[in-house]
Amino acid sequence: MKIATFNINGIKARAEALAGWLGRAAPDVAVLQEIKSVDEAFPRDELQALGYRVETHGQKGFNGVAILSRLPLEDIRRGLPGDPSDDQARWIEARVLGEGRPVRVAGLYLPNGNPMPGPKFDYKLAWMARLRARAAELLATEEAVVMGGDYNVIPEPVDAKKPEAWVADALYSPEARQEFRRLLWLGFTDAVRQKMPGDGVYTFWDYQAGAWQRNNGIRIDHLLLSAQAADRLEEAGIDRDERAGDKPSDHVPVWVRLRG
DNA sequence: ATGCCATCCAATGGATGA
Repeated sequence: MKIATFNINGIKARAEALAGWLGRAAPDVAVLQEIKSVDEAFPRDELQALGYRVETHGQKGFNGVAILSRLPLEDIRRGLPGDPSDDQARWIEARVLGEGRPVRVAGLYLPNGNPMPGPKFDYKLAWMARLRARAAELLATEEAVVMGGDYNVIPEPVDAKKPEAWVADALYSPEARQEFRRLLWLGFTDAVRQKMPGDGVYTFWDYQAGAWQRNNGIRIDHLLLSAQAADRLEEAGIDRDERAGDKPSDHVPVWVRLRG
């Protein structure tokens, strides 16, 4: 089962690039972030024509997440638990029924948190605490769990071309990095780091200042696997060529292939 | 780097992003 995450930075602007990538990469499941669309405006029919079931959790203008799946889905849940007053669309999850054992797939768009300090940074840390609580619940189910998405966290210096440029940024803040490590301490495996050790492994390049041409990237899109999923981890990859296409997102797809 | 570019909503600019 191939499971991918892709921050598409707007479904209206990315419909063609997304369809092209789905054709080339052929993921069984793709979680999308920053669809920047309400559910009613999401191009459901076009994606269904490509063979995908479509589940969205959108909002007007910003944020918004979705799950595309060629495999049946059940127990679909929208919104990260823990704060009924939070109306930002950043979390969706479902159980994917494959040929073998099912996989619980969650798609997340973690808050950016800038500027720091400030209310947006506080929201990021509070959201990460809620994420940790939900992650612990998912582990307790003893299902294979894959939490994929734009975490907006640069975990380690090796995950940035120029880590010194990020020291005052919420993506690289000690607090956010500690919260990310806490997810690992719960027992999750960072699939890309597991399969692609070393430097130069990035998932985002800014549109500005020739960041792509200079390979001035950062690794902020992650796939975290429970032990039951990590045991089945066959391969992980980053489709960095998508950044060089026409009208690209500033993020590229990241994926894992699980046995069974 | 002080948002250099990009997207969306709405309206001839503002908010947001990382």
